[in-house]
Amino acid sequence: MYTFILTKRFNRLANKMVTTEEKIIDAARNVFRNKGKYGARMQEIADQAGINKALLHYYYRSKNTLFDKVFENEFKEVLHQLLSTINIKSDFITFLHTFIKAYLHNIAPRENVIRFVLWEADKNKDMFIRYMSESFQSHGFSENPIIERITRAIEEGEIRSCDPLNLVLSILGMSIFPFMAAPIMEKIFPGLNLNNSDFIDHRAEEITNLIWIGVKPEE
Amino acid sequence: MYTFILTKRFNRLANKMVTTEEKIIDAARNVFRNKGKYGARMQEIADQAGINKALLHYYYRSKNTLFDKVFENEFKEVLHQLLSTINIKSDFITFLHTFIKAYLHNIAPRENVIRFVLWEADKNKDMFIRYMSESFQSHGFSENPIIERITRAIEEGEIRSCDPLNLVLSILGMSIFPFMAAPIMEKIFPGLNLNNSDFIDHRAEEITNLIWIGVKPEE
DNA sequence: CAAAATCTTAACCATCTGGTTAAAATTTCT
DNA sequence: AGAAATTTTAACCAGATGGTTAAGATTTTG
Repeated sequence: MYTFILTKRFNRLANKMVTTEEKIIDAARNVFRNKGKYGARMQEIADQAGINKALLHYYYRSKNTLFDKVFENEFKEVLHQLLSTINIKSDFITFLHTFIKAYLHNIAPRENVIRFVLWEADKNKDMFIRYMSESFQSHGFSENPIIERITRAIEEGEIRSCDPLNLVLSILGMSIFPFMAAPIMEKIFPGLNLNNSDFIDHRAEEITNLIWIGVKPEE
Repeated sequence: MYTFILTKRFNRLANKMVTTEEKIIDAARNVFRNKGKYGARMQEIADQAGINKALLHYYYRSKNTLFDKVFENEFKEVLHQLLSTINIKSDFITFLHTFIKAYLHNIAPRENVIRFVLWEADKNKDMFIRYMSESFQSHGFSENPIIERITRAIEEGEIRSCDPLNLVLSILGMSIFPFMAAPIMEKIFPGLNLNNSDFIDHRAEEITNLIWIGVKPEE
């Protein structure tokens, strides 16, 4: 009879166990998402991480530092998902379609994250501004890439002349809002299931169509 | 030299003073909006109302009851604004335009209310469901009036065939999202001023146009 | 004027919560 | 094996916060 004693390092490599730090961040993420900064309780985070409060503070000095870490992760993750699906090189309708579809599939299962970020970003303005420019930098974008892409599309006659800013706001609104407001939307519109993969695909088509009909060059 | 002693009743009629209850609700509304239920402090509410904590509890037994009252007000107010601008009788494009314009002007200056309602609604599901059906009832709507109006427009050939639900989600998304996410949007898009009345008008036109181009019957 | 309602003051309490401490147990590293 | 790092236990603390109390002042009302 052998007793296997697996070291942490081995466990991490074998992907069989996560470090305590990761367990804490995961738990904290979950609690903060659903309760917000003030609603969250350190004890609940410790419980969900399967550790005790002392160890929690052993790793993260205070609720503030823990929250800041989580918020930074969440915010950058959301923005990263948005930025990384942007492929400026494809033609406009492909760019539009892939962007919207990827974005919907990213957002839909994480509606509460979006709500959380939106809610807390307003209350931690300094942070989110810093995180934002860091994200843009790490993606190599100097200005706003979507605005840029639209502007170019207009110049090159791919789409007809329009206000790029309003167009972006429309795209984002149609893509993000229904999912972010899922709890309300699904009550207002019974039968609506925003997390259904088929619906998401369908909605991506609808958005792309509506935008395309609105901006395609006159024939 | 006369001393005017104005009774409360007179003051209310003369609209020169508000009752303590109103002062409390106003203060509570403001604090809850910006801090959320858990971030809000009873002392801050009392301070903003210009009274002391004892009197606060004299009127509203607990933070919970006060919050519930405020949340009910806010939620119903938001929904009321949405429902009351719906004029089903006008032709579709007029219906669309007036609805969007009125809605934008209602929402824009109160972006934090929308964020608050969206955030807290998810955390108080039972309440918001009840408040919602009460609102719909008090407006005499049995089903969703916008969906109904769109369905009729399709049937009567005012617009071409489309999925009413997706259309509504698009309208709401384009109208609400940019303003609700104002703090983020205005950072992502420097120069954007979502509270500017001209911009709001302009955006209402853009939304109406985009929708109309997308759904107008083929010629 | 007298009763009733409204409001203030200020001290007070119980509980929750973030955070600490210290000693011991366990695991990992070298 | 022994040093270093990690984790547990459990008690503990200080401050914040929601909420109370009671006595008195003021205003309103009948």
